[in-house]
Amino acid sequence: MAISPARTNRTADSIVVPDVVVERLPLYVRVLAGFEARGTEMVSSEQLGSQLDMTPAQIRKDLSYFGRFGKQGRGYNVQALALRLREILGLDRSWNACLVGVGRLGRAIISYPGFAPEGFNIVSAFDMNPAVVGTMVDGISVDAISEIKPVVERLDIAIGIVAVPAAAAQEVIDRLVEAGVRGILNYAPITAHAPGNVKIKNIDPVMSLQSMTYYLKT
Amino acid sequence: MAISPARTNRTADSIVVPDVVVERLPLYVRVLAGFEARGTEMVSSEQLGSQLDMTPAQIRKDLSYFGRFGKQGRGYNVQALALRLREILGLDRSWNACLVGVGRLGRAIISYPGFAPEGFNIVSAFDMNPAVVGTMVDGISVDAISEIKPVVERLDIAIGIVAVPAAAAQEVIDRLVEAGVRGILNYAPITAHAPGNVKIKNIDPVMSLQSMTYYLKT
DNA sequence: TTGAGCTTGTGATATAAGGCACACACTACA
DNA sequence: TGTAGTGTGTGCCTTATATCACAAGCTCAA
Repeated sequence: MAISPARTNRTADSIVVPDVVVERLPLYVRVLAGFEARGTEMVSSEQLGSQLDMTPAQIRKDLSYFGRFGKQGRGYNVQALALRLREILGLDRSWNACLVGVGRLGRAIISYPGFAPEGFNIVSAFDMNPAVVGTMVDGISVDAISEIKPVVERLDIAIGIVAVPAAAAQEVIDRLVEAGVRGILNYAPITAHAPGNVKIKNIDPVMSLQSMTYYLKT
Repeated sequence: MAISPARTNRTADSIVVPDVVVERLPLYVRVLAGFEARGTEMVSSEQLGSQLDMTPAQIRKDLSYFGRFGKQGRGYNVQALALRLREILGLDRSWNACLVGVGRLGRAIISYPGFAPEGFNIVSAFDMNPAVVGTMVDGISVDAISEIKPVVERLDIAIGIVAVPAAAAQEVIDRLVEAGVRGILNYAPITAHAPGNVKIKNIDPVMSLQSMTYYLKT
């Protein structure tokens, strides 16, 4: 209400993009990378859709939130679209992240080779356990939790990855937020709270399994 | 179409429960466990909602898909509701799972201590690499991929966990499906395909980060 | 017993997301 | 230059999801 009527939704300006749409963009980037690797020059929404199990219309509509990237009769230029989507997502740069919680899970995250190629660098790690603080894990030195704020500021860390036990997680998140982190990737099984300007994403395999079983019990 | 008109949606029978709702149930189970641990006997949808950052109405409506568990003026009995939800989700039993891909990620999954307490047991592991096949990892013996079918049958495995490189993932999924697995937890960064009767859940931290950055770039 | 105070369960309504279908633009080839 | 073929962008409609708001049920205390 209070907006001028007869809204023609010209692709433009400050029309808010739904979260669901943003969450699909990385999917597009990924399949486009596949086409790129195979040397394909143009793709249609039809082709993208069949790869992704979604309707061509949805892909076209999603893209239309950000501009007009296609050519009638031809489709989309693979390279150009991939490039543009990466820009839109902020993937045309690299991002520094820190890890809190250097237990089994934390170590696995540090040594996971999938982050760096996509521009996500874990540049620092923290833990409560005095036995771990001061050691090196996979080339990264582990600091005390109390060091979060200065380190986050010094290394320009925008993302905090939380891999501590559930009981400690909210406290850690609060510290990360206070330190100036703007996004949090939370592996702890809790409903995390943070101010609206901090984006939280949860990774929770157990919860995935727990909803999956609903469909498995005969 | 073809359904009798004037559908009064009495909570009952075979009204299909939306996926979104099923995916929220584990959340409810989790907070209820929290209240249970603290010895609380009754909770209102209001209280649940404030813990979970959702409206009380949504919680009540979600629950109403499965029955009438609350008492007016009192709320829900914590224990009873938790129990009932676990039954609904099929969490009142344990589930056998197998892991395919015993690399760094796979090992982390095997040794992740969060599955067993929730009734998910990884009882078997597979890998392509002949150097790994035949070894033991965290008490679980690693078999060759070709053994998937007999082992899945013998050990009554309902869930396959996929932790192989993207290039091999679809092939592995096909084998798991053929072996009779009914759900797949996929850690590989691909759009996985499986028949409709097989439930796929994806765990993809990189994709989470890639959509997160959309909100971070100033 | 009655009545005040809560809180559920759920129709009705509002909002959000998805899909259809077609005018229009571009290409290629004669 | 014309025309057949193809595939985008998007208005409009459908379906799905979320919220509102209230009658009805339960509790407790007088």
